[in-house]
Amino acid sequence: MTRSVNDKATIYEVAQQSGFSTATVSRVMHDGVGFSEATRTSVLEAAARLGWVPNHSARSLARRRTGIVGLLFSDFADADAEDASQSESALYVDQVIRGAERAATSAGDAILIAATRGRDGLQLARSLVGKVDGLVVLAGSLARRELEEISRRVPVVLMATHTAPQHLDFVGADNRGGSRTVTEHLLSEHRLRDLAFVAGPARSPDSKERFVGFTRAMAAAGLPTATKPEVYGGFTETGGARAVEELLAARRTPPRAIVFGNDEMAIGGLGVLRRHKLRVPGDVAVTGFDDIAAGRHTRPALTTVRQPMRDIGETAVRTLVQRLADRAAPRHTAVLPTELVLRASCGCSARGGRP
Amino acid sequence: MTRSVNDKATIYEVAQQSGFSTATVSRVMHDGVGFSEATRTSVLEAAARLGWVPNHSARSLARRRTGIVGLLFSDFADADAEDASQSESALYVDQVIRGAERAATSAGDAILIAATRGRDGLQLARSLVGKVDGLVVLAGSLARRELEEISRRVPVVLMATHTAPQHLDFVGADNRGGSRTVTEHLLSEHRLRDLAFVAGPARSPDSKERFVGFTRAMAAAGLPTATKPEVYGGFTETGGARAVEELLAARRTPPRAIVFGNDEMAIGGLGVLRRHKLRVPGDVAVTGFDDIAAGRHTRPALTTVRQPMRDIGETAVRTLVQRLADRAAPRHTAVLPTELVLRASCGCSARGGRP
DNA sequence: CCTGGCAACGTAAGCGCTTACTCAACGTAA
DNA sequence: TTACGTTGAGTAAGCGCTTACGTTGCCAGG
Repeated sequence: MTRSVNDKATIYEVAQQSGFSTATVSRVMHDGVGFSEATRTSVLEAAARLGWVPNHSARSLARRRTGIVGLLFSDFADADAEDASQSESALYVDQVIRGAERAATSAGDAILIAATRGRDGLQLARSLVGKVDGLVVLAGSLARRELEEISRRVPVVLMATHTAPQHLDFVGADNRGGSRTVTEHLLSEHRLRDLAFVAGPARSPDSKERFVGFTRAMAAAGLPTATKPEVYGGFTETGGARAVEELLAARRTPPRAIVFGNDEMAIGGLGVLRRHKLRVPGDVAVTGFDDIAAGRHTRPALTTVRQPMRDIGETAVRTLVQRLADRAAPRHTAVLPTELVLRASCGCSARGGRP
Repeated sequence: MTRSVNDKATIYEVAQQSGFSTATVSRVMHDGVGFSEATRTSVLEAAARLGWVPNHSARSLARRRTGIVGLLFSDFADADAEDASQSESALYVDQVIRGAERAATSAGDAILIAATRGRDGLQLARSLVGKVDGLVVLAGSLARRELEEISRRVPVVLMATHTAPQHLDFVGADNRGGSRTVTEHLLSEHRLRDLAFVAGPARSPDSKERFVGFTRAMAAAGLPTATKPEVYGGFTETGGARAVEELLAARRTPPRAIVFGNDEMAIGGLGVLRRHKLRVPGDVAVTGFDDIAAGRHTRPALTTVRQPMRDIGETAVRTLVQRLADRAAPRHTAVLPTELVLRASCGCSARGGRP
């Protein structure tokens, strides 16, 4: 078989040039056993001389394994206006992507990413299924029944949500614990009693978990708690602002502290409090959740709870890799710890040390 | 050929079930010509019944095209300390990733991402080469000679740097123009004369370009300019702070405005100015570059220049897709316009409208 | 009635690897 | 000496698609 110089070399050329069979070439390239040192050298030299890079498709086909994992998420930014590309909520996913990339690369796999936008989720997921060995799916990017279909074809690990088919591997953050911790901090370190909670979307599992953490801390301190959040802010800045307005309108005196379901709402709330001439943390202490970058630059800087999104991404991919290695293993779930980040808005010293 | 239920269906089963040949099945799935409507329906039904998803590796092998493009970048965050995962510089890449993902998905391709960390760049790139049809490489992730090798095997488009092999497609932002525009704004709208420039790393092409834009604007206004930046801040927050200290130490009166090479340095500088009791923008106007999220929350909010990183990512992938379609086409380069973002730090009204 | 053209398929040869099976040669133990 | 295990390789059958060629049947034109 002759080839023009432009064609990429194949294992056959390498075999011929080195004087061995394709089987030996293949073994040298991967296994590392079943041949002598001299053979290895000779094969490697031939490969280098020809500039041969094994064709991944052929390899995958023969091995029935692609060495690629997929990450499916939803691109919120696109749903919004143009400049929403700067939206903070985006950061969330970006960290996950980074973590996933890292874990995949270090496992010797490559990672494919794809964002669902609106209605094409299933379509997209289907097209991925053929390309990857397994899929990490971020909460919200696929409906439950779509998940069922996809997970029947390929191993799936769910990320950041509990509302999922019970049989799938899962990785998430300890929303409840984080929320409880920050509430306890307000309660015991700062001796505050009259606390309010601003929830995210009513149906968000994360928001629910955070509310539960809040109520648990309150109850443990012997304080009365409602069964439902007082106000909802939809996890957005403007929603947070609106929620605080409602809160202030509904009470004769403002609460001594507001635990926000996330940072964006807290930032929105901060503006409203300022407009109402309420000092933070003097009159009202404020905490957020997520530790987005902007929270470090607000005045006062925002006390918050950091979710290890990057770790979550990493852990998710690692979990997937393990699953790929042993499809029969028991379901694996990981709830990663969150971290309390103390800054000024709760009443701690401005430069963020522990109190 | 019998198969257990667990095995994934192949085109052969679909062919058999539908009563047609594999060629027809293949045609129905992709081409859309050369068969009747009844045939299509029957094939599609069989495929659905079997839950068949075409094996991507086999397809790629036969077509000699993977339908996957790669994005190679360097993960700065990992080079730093642990908590650098929150580093602003990261955002840069994230936007690019998003844009690239979007363009790839909309072109019907999938996108593979990989981050070089330290020395393994070439290794990683090589492993990608076999998996993708083409590669988008972000500035700094590969050395020049590594680029040469890789681009010999697979089409490459360079992103965000000019210091590249001249024959490769290129996509970047108009650093020079953006810098010139923001300088001109200071000059003509705010009537400031005594401007200083804080550069990034001395060897950064971006920093150089921005300095050139600055000097061009100065020269056009008939003001004296140095051939080299007065001070360097390495594109970091602490570097920016240090640079401002130097600047103030070197002059008897502070400049009326400081044009920072990027936002991070500007944010660092803001702190130093405050410590020196200098009002921004009253005493010293300040501008940045990049429009990172944090810049919106500083006090005063930071006037800056937005780089369309997302567009750059999108354009890069689109360029690659075109290149793939026509390898002989002339080299394509795109320099995307930057956008002046006016906020309070330059002296414009606090709520960021045009002056 | 014959011929040519076209639409609608079918045949089967790859695509470039991996790997189960073989096999030869060479000890080594009995 | 014989039987047998090891080591270092080669053979060739896939892996599941795509697609260049054929083939068949049908219809219009001559």
